[in-house]
Amino acid sequence: MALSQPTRPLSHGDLLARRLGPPVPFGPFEALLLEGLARPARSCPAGDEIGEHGAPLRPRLIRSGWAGAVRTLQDGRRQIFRLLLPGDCIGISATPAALAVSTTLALTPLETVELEPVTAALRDDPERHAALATAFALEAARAEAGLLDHLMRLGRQTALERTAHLLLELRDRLAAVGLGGVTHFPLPLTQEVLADTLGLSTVHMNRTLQELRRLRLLRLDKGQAELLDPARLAGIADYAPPRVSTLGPASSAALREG
Amino acid sequence: MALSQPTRPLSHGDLLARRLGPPVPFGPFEALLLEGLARPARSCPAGDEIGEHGAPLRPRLIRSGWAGAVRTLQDGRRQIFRLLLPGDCIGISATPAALAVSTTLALTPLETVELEPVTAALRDDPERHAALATAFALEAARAEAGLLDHLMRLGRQTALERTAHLLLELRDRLAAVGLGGVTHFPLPLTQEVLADTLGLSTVHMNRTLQELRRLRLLRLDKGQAELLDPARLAGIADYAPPRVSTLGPASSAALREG
DNA sequence: CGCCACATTGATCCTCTTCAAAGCGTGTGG
DNA sequence: CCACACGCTTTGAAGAGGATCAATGTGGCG
Repeated sequence: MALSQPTRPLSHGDLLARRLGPPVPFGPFEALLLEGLARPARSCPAGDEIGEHGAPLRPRLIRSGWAGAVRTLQDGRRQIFRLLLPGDCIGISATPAALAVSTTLALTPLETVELEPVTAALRDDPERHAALATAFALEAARAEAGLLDHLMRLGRQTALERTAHLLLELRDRLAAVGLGGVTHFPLPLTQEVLADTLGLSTVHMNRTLQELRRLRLLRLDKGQAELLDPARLAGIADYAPPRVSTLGPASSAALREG
Repeated sequence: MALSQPTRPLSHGDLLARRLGPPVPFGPFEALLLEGLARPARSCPAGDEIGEHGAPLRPRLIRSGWAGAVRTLQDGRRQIFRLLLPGDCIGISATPAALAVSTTLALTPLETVELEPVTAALRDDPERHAALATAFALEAARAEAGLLDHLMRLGRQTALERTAHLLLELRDRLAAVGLGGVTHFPLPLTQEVLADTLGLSTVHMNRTLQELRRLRLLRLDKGQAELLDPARLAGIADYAPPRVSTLGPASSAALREG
């Protein structure tokens, strides 16, 4: 089946390349990656905060596990801004020594790899690592587009629509790094976390998932999600799959050739 | 009074400098600004779309008037992601030839200035315009922080809280370019636009504004807003004024000295 | 004067929240 | 092997916050 959740098929560098690579051809910079990323991943348990709101950013790659960018109101209400999946980067910023605008919370046991050497190289010799810089910039653009999708969900969609939309987004983002296929993917989150992502109460999150099951659109089992009718789900969610890149056709072609 | 809404006191360059400048000392790059921005502003009426979702980005400065970054669902539900005020920039991106992830809609009559020459200069000789690059990067970070604030509003705050929070944000952003003071500022938006920003129905937006008036927190008159008790409003909204910058203290100091 | 966009109001409905309790699965210690 | 605790899911009932529908007011402007 397409339920490919490889134990550890990709090296750190391969994971990053797969995640950032497609539209931009990596060459001289692969070496840099391998050099900087050969070190072992660092682990932390679920619930750990790695990087707090207001603290200096530290660039990291998520090697395995899920995290969330989160902020909490005085009275405890919590909002997750973005779910962070294997292959996602945290703390990359064009501003030197920037401060985190949200807390990063491990939602499952997490393995991360320091990207400091990579960003340092980028800072020291931007010319030489232009492709890398472009890849990171592209990634930032994708992240921003993701935030806008999320705003659309929270501002204008119903609980059912939001949930369908998020499931499709997660499917596509996971597929991009080889985790899961068109219908199956890992979903190791509690309903409380999903609720905090989608701006719902836990109770209503539960009932919304039930509704999706009742409609024969979704199956959940042991941290795995199965989309039984992705097309219908996309209809409900008004979901558009992510563009291949945020580059225009012209420059995209130019990059492929360059 | 602090109700300073100058007719046209600032040059294009001064407006930009005031908006981007504070933490980063502008020097050699002012010249560039003035060179590139001497040209007259271009006007368009309210309702015009300048830059559509999916079209190539074009860098612009809002000289006067308000715009919104917006996206619409198939069925017409609309979400405004970010209100764009005088001094705000549109279409700045680290990726060359990026595509817009949202449509920019003029909410009032609008005057804009092309920033193409500025971004071109940045692209051609990044070394020489490092301060400018930093300023734009900082600005991008601020914009992202603003998106997270907005997500918090839409995901976890009530109509009253959202409205209070947005009003305070607008006050501070306007004050940063000399429009309005601690209690007064221009607010040339219809309730429908506010509703589409805050993820509410027009009717409920109306009632929420009434509630704020009833609580003696807000007065609206002729496109001007008056906050009658900013502190209490901040309490309701759980509002934290924006940090001076997103730079850490160390690098912030370094920049001031450099 | 009459039009038009915008603001306001009333009534009703429904989505979602809240509170409280009960299932369920898994791991732990006795 | 059972008892128990703990985290997560599920269920019920009640209520609030907002949406929706349909008018009515109001002010600026040709």
